Parts: sequence; structure tokens; C-alpha cells
Amino acid sequence: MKPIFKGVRGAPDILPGEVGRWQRVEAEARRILQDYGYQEIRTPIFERTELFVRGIGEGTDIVEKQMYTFEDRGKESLTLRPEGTAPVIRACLEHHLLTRGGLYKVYYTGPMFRHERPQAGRFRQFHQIGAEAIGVEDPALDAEVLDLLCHLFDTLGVSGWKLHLNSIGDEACRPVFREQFTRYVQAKKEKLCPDCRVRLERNPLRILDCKEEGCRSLVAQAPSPLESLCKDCKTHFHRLQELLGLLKIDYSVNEHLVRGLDYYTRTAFEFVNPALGAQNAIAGGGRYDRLVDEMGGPPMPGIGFAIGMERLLISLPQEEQGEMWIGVFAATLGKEASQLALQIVQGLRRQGVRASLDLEGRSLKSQMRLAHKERYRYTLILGDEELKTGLATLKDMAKGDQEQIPLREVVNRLVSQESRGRAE
RNA sequence: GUGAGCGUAGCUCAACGGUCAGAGCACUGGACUGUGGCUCCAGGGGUUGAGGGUUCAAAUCCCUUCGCUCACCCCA
Repeated sequence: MKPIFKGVRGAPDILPGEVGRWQRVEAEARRILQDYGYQEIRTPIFERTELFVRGIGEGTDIVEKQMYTFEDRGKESLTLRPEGTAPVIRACLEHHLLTRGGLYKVYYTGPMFRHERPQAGRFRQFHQIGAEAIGVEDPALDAEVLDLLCHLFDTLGVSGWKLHLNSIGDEACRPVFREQFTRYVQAKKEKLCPDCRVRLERNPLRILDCKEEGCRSLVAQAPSPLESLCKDCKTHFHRLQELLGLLKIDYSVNEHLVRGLDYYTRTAFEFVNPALGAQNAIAGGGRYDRLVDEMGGPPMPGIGFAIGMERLLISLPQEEQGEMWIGVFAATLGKEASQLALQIVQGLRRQGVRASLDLEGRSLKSQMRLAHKERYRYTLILGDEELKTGLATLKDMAKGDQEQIPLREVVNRLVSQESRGRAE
């Protein structure tokens, strides 16, 4: 027997055995986001293609080669969302959520889609928890956002994470720097690696990030990105660093940190887990002070981040599977007993007790094994003898002892016993 | 998109080109006529990813293809 179908490459199933971890992390993240004043927003997983092209930027890798784009029946070009910020801004503008003009904070969770070659920590469908804080330019907001992420990672027990921080300038100084940098590198382009020669044409600032020795030394002599910032950007960045000191948040400035989405301005950051392999960013984000404006809204600054769920999850300490030992399994012998058990189990479930019984005609031994394997705290044994005497046998699977209890009291006894069992 | 490595039972892995492809775990049953875990015994499970080739003989060597994995790229 071979299955006929396989899942789509890069789009893994999340199986019952791992869903618990997802739920716990999502719950913790939601709690913290709410503590910091964020409300949840849910946007569709697809949008008009144009939203992403305009929002993320035409020349970016995402738009150029990673989008899942298709035509719907009305011949409209739609795209499975590759990121969350553009849809959120779109929704905020469409529903006039920013009209009050003050600070507006929302978060989202869910799947994102990018057509890349899968590898460790990289998928075609992956999941993000993201947040956007719109309407405030003050670096105190940047600090707050970074604090939120530190707090979340520490709470979850991510060990060894590092915060990389940079400022990539704004519409005033970035083009100037880009111009200077490109001119410098252009003059010495024979020292560049082949990849960087391509970058020079397409996206010169990426050269800052190259790992090749030749490129690195060239970059080291080139104009410094941070020193090329305009006065306002410098002030913003310095103030942010002061505030991070105040909040005792560890970070390292990495002036070669470049972001792959065009909308970022000023603050750019990445939370990295060095233990992870090549794809080691567990969260990333930054400021986008022009994006709202560019999307047809009022000029409003903003900052956001996205956490990669899959990468976050593998960064978490192994939690040992806590043995549950909860609930009641009704093991039966014979048809009559089986019917009685069905009623008892129904009653227990209605009282909120985890309860089950055999529906496969298993032997008693096999039912016991099943009860043990599925970690039921009690097994209620019902057979001819119990029906005759009106006393059911109740076995405590954790302790191993058993007692007789009157059939008519079974549900009530188990409900109270079960709540005591849980408390232990 | 480019490169490398790997595909054997549900899972983890064995098998110098040479008997009928094995083991552990898991599963089912028994020892225990109505009692889980521990132990022992037995049993079911495989087109060796697929297709072709070399050979007296292929899980093993070669080619093709698909899949997985890792890396480049890029990012969460």
C-alpha cells in the first residue's frame, strides 16, 4: 500500500504530536502582545498581486521570484501573501483604522508563502507572528518593540538569542549613501566576487552583507553606512541605543545588516539564534516611515516585526512530555456492559471529564493496554459480574489499586475523583 | 534558480556484487480462562523511491527520473 498523494514540497504538515507546542507558543505570544497593547487583526491569505509589488518593492527577491501568483476566474492577478505588513496596512487604510491619528498597534499570526528552495528553517509555507505599530516616530517605540521581543524570547526560554541592530537611513540619506557606495565599489569591481558583480547592478547595498573575504575587505574601506546617515537618522539611532541601555537590552550594532524589503527605513533589526544553521533569523523587522504614505494613506511612520514560528519552535528547549494521567477509560466485556459503558462515558463527557471506551471489540487486556497507552488515570471495568452485583470495578492506573463502586454512583464518583486526580 | 549528499519495514538503521534482504523500537496475539506497565515467546508487515542498463547474479555498479536533506542565494 503506497499513498497516492504527497503533500506539496516545502509545505509541511504539523502533526498532532507537535501542535501542542505551537498552541503554547501562540498563547504566550498573544498574552504578551496584548500586554503591550496590541490587538489581533486577521487579513486574508491572498491579496491583489499589485499590493505586494508596490509594498515590498519591484526589485526585491520576494517580488521577483518568490511569489505564488495566480489568476482567478475573473482574470485578476492574486498572490498568496509572502509577508504580513502590506496586507495589514492595506486593511488599516481600507477600514479607516488610522484616522484617529495616534498610535495604532495590531498583531497577526498565520501562514505566509514564498516559492524558495526549502532547507533547514526555510519553507514555502511557513508561519509568522507579526506586529505593526503605526503612528509614532519616537525611538521609544522602537525600543518598546525590541523589548517586547526580548521579553517573549526570554519567557519562552530561547537560549542564546542575539539582537542585531542597524539603521539604514531614510529617503534623504539612503540614496546619497547608495550613490557614494556604488561609486566606490564600481571603481574596484574587479575585486568583487561574481555574485557581487551582479549585485552591483541590481542591488548594490547587498554587497555590504557578502561573506566573501575579498568583498568584505573592500566594504571595510568603503564609505561607512552609519556615518553616512543624515542628522535626523543619526539622532534617532543614538536615542534608540540610549533607550535600549536604559531598558538593559543587549544588542550589537551590525552596520552591514541589510533588509530584503524595500519599505524599511531607519531602524532595522534581526533576532538571531546562532545555533540554528544557515537560516538563523528567528525574527526580523524594522521601521517603515514611508509605507503608509506610499500606499495612499496619510504620512505616518510605523515599525513592525515578524517572528518565524518554525524557527522559534526549534529554538525552544525540549520539554519533556508531561504524563497526563487524566480521565476515565471504560473497559467492557460483553454487549450489555458495552451499552452501559456508552451511557456512562456520555455522562462523563457532559460533565467535562475526558472519557473513552473500546469501539473495536478488543479483549479486556487489550483495552487495558490502550487505556495505559493513552494515559487514562482510571479504568472502569464492566463485565457480567459487575452487572450482576451492581458494583463496578474502578482501577487507578497510576497507583495500581482498584475498588468496587456502585454502578448508579459511577458518574458522580468519577467526576469528583477526576477533579481530585487533576489537582494531585 | 545553482551545487552537494542521501533514498532498504510505520520509525531508527544493518546487509564484502553471491542462499529466502535482517535487527531494535512500534504494532498484534500468547504466557496470565476478566486486569495496563516489567519480562519471555510468537506473529503480521518490504515491488530495497521509480524506470532503464551492466552482469551468470544488483539493495549494492552505471544512467535517467522523482523525492528528501543540507548549502549557495535570500530571509522568518
